[in-house]
Amino acid sequence: MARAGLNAERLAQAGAEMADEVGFDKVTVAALARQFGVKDASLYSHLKNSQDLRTRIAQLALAEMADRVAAALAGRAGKDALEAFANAYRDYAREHPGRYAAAQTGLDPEAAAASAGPRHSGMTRAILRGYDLTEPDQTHAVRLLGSVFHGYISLESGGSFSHSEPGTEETWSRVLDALDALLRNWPAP
Amino acid sequence: MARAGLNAERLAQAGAEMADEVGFDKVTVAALARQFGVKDASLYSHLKNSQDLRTRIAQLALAEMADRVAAALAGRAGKDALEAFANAYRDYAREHPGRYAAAQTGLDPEAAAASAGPRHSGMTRAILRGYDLTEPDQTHAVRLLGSVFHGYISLESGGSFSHSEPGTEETWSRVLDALDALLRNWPAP
DNA sequence: GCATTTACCTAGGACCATTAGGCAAATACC
DNA sequence: GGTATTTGCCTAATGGTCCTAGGTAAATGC
Repeated sequence: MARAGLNAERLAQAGAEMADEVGFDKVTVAALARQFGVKDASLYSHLKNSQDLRTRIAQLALAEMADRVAAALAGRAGKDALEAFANAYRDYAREHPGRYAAAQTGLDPEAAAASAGPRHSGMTRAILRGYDLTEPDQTHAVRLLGSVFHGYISLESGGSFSHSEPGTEETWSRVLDALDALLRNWPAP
Repeated sequence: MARAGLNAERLAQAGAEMADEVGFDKVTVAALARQFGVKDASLYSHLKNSQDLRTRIAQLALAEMADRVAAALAGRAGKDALEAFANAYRDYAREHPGRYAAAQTGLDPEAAAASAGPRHSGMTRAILRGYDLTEPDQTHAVRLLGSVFHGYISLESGGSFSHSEPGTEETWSRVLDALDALLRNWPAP
């Protein structure tokens, strides 16, 4: 019998595509096997279990996001960098909603965070070099930026902003203005 | 055969408690039936399907949160109100992680948002009365606050902040300082 | 006290996750 | 190139979840 040539990476890749098309929660070992014309049980040669699949998709998404953000950040500083950074995340989430969802929910706590987590916080810190913040305020600001972007993207994609005026593009741009102003004028304790 | 006296509200309540104890994703029609000593199929007299259960738990959580926030907000204004508002959400999420997760992910888009959604955004607007913002900046600020709080709570509970110094209490307090400063000094376009 | 409603049951189908054990294709080694 | 090993995929089977259809007994209405 001919072999399908599967391996963990191809499965994660296919799972990521499936997540974007039909939703991360619909990505199942059975569905993936079906797509490759193979029996469910066969995938367990490559995956520990279904959580392993989810974790791999999450890691793939985190790495892709980090790559995009790094590219967007190159050669920029200050507000320019802030916008590029924020837009990179937001655009990724819109283009790849399933992957983005995977990155949020698909983690066995440490494994996923350990991989690309430091890259993300490192890049957030890089942005802050354009502003005049020293520790521990820098850490506070890193956490604030992470919260705003993650929160905004998640609320926006959940439709929380779509039932009222003005449009979300305008808000997004004004939120970036506000964050820039805040970072330039970070309050003393 | 004796009847168990079930109804949709009791099921949602029990589901909410179960969510806090073992995680929202573990709340299943089967598990709930087991807890009441009843067959799975019996619950379908009270629930349309399993999504219906999740939606009801989400609505219960949203309503409880709105009640708490309303109580916390009573008689406060300005930064005092901002802190009370933010802490009410954060404390709720910590005390009821399963319910909080339900409120985020347990929505068929419109149904859940339609119910308590307006109450939440109304209260966010109430906070801003202590600051000098007019439309459309008020809406932008409502969305920013929602994003920060939701994002912070979700990252914090996911452990994103727990692997570095300083502690998250300090950051939380400094983030509230920063938001207060930002709202008092909202940048013009 | 009877008719109606309704809360629960049994039975069963569809899908998913996972394990055990087998066989044939690929690969490694001489 | 032939043999030994590994490994990719199989069948078979178990058990969990969701959900529908159709029945029966308890509660309720009159």
